[in-house]
Amino acid sequence: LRHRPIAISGDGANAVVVAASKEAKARGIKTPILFGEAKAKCPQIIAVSGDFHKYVFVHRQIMDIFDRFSPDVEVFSIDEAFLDLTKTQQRFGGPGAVAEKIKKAMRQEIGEWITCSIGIAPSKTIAKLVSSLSKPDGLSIIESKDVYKLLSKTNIEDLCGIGQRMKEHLNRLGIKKASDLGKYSLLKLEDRFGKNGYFYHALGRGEDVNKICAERDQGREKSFGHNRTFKKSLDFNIRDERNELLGCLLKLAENAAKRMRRQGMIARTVTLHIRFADFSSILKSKTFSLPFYTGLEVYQKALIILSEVFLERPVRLVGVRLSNLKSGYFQKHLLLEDRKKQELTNAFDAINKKWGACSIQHGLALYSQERAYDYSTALQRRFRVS
DNA sequence: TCTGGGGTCCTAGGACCC
DNA sequence: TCTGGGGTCCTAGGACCC
Repeated sequence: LRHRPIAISGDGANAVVVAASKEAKARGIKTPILFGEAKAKCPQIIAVSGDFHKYVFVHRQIMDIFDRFSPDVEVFSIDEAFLDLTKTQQRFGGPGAVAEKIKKAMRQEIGEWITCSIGIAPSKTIAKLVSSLSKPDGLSIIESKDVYKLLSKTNIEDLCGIGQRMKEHLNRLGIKKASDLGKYSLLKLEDRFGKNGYFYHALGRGEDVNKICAERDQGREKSFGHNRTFKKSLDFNIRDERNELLGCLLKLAENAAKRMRRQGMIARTVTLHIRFADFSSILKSKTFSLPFYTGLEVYQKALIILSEVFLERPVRLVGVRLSNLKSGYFQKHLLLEDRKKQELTNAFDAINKKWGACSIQHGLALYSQERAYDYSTALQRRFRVS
């Protein structure tokens, strides 16, 4: 696929291209875009589906390399991190030398194909800004004395933390450049935007509100959720479509609960997300006094919420999220019922781990459209059947 | 200007407690 | 039954990030 126009995307009509190779970008494919539109612009485009497990694998490789250059690494996303070089830069020969060493290590240990953009600055805010300016595979270093000049050339929407809505709000106040934001009255910003006013003010001055925070010091996950957009919106009043929706909901609940259990956590709050065909959406949550951790429990609680939603319009997306988390899945339960439930759940997890995802599942989940796919991949993984 | 899926944080109002 | 002042938790929704 190298040197060809490829898109990370599904191949359905509603699929979204979330990333594109530089050959595709050269033909005018700007993400995000509908795959259909991309195809119209560039008929040779090849859709490739994302492989999240592989991304996580490479993510770990990259973070392992970062750890060698600083004890303070803040993971920002699957492919980004902030490194505090204050303590270690001298040992490696200064910031520029660190950057070159990181790039070299990545090429040698991960592959020649990988590129990385590095920004070095007195703050996270500015480092993030300049690293995005030097894409791909760039390196820029900004010193304190040059920060103001950079901010006066930077549009506010290029700062990490200012989206479309905030851009409009700030523009209405006459704020267009980052330096305008930094010079604006802090009192007025706080009055208008509450707690965030302080954050925006710092942003406009190229300063950080929080220092670099290593992963070990960061809290645990705050929520686990999944959602699914259907190829075609589903009508709750038609039996087959209702079953598909419910089967999908169960599957999402099972997956979210499974991820939560893997972290040894239990939840008290379920949030149900319904998006209708007209794109309007409802988020409804409920908090329960007793925590829970099985997919079936999550599903049943989601159904309680669902029963309070008026489902007259076709449903485009359904989602479920678990929050209000606590550690505690591995604690010993005193009640026999609880112990049995935990043993059953453990057995499910063990079977699915050994034989592949969805080797064992609740009957209702078979209504979900992905059944065929899951079933065949589970078999293939185990028996190499085509 | 309508496109997915994974998240985080903040706000405002209501219910409830002493 | 009404009044004040301090607080917590829950819910719905918005804005933002990759």
